[in-house]
Amino acid sequence: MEANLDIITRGLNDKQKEAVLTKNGPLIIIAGAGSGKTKVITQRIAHLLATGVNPWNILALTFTNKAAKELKSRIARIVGEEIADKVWAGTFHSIFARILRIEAEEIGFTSSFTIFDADDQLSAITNVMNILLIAQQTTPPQQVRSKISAAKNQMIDVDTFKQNAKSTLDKQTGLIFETYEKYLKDNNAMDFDDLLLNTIKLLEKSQAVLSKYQERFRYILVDEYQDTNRAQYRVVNLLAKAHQNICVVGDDAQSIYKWRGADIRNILDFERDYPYTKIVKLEQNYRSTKNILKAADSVIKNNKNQLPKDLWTDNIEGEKVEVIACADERDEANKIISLIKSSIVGDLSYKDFAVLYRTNAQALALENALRTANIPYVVVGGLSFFKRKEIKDITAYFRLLINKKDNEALQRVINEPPRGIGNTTMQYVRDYAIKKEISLYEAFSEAEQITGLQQRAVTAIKKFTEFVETYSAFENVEDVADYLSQFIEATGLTEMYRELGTDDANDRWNNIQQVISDISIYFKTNTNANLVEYIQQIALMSDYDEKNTSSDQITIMTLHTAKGLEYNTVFLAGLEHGLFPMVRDKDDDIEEERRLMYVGITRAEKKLFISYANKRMRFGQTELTSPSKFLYEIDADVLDWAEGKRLLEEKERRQNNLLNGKFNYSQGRSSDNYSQIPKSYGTAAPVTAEQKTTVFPFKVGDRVKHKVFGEGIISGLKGVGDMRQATVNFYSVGKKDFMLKFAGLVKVG
DNA sequence: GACCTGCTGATTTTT
DNA sequence: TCAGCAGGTC
Repeated sequence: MEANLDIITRGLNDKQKEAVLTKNGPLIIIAGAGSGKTKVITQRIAHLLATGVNPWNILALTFTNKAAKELKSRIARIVGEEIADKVWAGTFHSIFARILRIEAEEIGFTSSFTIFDADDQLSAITNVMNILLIAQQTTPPQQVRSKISAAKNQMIDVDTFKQNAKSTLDKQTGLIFETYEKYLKDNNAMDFDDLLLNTIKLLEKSQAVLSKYQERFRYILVDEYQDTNRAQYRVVNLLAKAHQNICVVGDDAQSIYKWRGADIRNILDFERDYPYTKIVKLEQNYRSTKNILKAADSVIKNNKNQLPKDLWTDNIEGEKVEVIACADERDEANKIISLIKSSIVGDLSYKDFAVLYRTNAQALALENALRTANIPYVVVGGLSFFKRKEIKDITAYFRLLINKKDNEALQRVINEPPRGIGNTTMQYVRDYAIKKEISLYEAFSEAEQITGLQQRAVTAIKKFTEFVETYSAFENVEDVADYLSQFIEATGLTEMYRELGTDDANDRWNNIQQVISDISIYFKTNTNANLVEYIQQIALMSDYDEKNTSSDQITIMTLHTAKGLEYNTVFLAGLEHGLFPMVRDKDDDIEEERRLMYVGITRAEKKLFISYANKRMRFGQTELTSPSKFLYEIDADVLDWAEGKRLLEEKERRQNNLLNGKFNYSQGRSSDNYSQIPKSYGTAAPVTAEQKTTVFPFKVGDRVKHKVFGEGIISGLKGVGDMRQATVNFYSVGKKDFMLKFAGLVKVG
């Protein structure tokens, strides 16, 4: 035992040790970025096991599949596969789905209930709206969906929602909400939020069930606690109440999911909920250089709402943060690539680099450039494999096999491939099913009695139900994987794509083949696996996780996806006002954007680059952009000298402009630097800043002076107005390109 | 019922 | 820009 403990705490600092060795009672670990959080969690579980806690009495909840997988494999490395397998470690959604399958009958579902993802949810809501005759134009289903989801996250039930509804939209949403809930039950389905809500209902309804799980989960651990919502908070509270052995780990500075219902109160109120809470702060950062940490700190300190903490590191000072100014997104991508190429020295290789961005749309330009440059890369996240149309079709077929009440699945596949059961037919069936309060599939069996149906349609329906029935007897099948692959073939989907033969169809066909092989692997590696579990796994999985972690490639992904990861060299791309921080409307939370920036900066170990473009394609149009305010928040000391200084000047200029109440670009000169479009062009429309055309008084051959680079000669000019750029050949440093509006060049001689 | 076409709105972020 | 869909035609 002694030896064991020694191994468990070896290499940990005092704070980490304290967190690991605190076995009983409520514990909150405030874990700064790069402070060895995952290690502490893993060692803590290892310690529980080493001191006699049964693995099945431990519940470890994570936020993402990736985190869960990582945790499981780390535990396995210490205590072995067999014991690790018995620990309940997984995402909130997967763990509670597992419990709900076991206890489904208690709350009026069957154990083969379907999980609706966001897409299913949306189409279910659209269906409900059609039934209620609510127009999509005045009541956008998308908005209804997010309102319902937000309500569920906050545990606001239908009745309360309806009572609080003031606006027309909210009142409509209330009606839809009510019918949607009934619709879910009729479909034997739960949406993502229900996996939590129904668990809460289950635990609150039956003391026996509650006690059962309280006894099972004597030790509870929650990772990324700052990102939990009220429903998650509630379910954890219920489970932990009896034994109070609850440990939550989080960092308020990295809370980036408020938009999804994450409630910072959960972390702030923890001490109030558990009066004898022990607090451990992990403040030593092992990941980043001093400069990177300083950059992160200088940004996050602009946030008012945060817990006091002092992140520090023993690591070297390191290189400064380099800012890269780019003309547009293509230039940005190319500059990033050439910087990566020139950075690969010593034992660095592609896998040590990551490019992070705010929106998935930014991946496109990067991907194109990387492909052209022949650099191996992987996009994490983005358009999920399981959200592709053909994959959703396949899984909808599976869903129908295990849950005939799943109307969403049925409607999705009924005419895919076309089998002569179109919208007119389905409308008759829907009307009939609603009237008789039965599922669509049940209505199919009474097809002859449905008024309006053509004989041809009735025949097609019979053929379809026969097909489904043939494959519904999967219970006693020996080789499920083989069985399913036959089933997929029998749906006619693969045949359809084969015959189409277009590039797009070939891709889709390939994707389906990938599912078939995935199924085969799944059933080979999970001996007790069944179809229900497999489908649930898909429903809760955003993508195939970490397919090629071993191969040497650059990783590109969104900032949200990057949370918890670290790379030697990190590029933060698209640091432009409006894009990052993203500002859409007044409700947007700048502090959350800043936390996201903080997360981004702290992903870097040794070197951080930050880039912005002066113009960028958005919505198919080129927009002029300006550097993000976050750039100006970074301590100028840690920014690369030339760029840092330039940014500082720019900032001063802006402040002066604000003071003077005007916006002039070249210092020392004012309105004579630009002329306006002649007023006669428009009638009464006011001239906005964007419409002004700036004319800079430079020509090729002019001698100019730059604050940083000194004197030089303009060797080229291009672009018009604000986009006008100059190439200047400096006596000191050679050729440099500038946007004139930022460069602050002054004519000399 | 299948196919074509022109329009619209989407770009946060995820279980 | 471009995918997805409503609405119209065959």
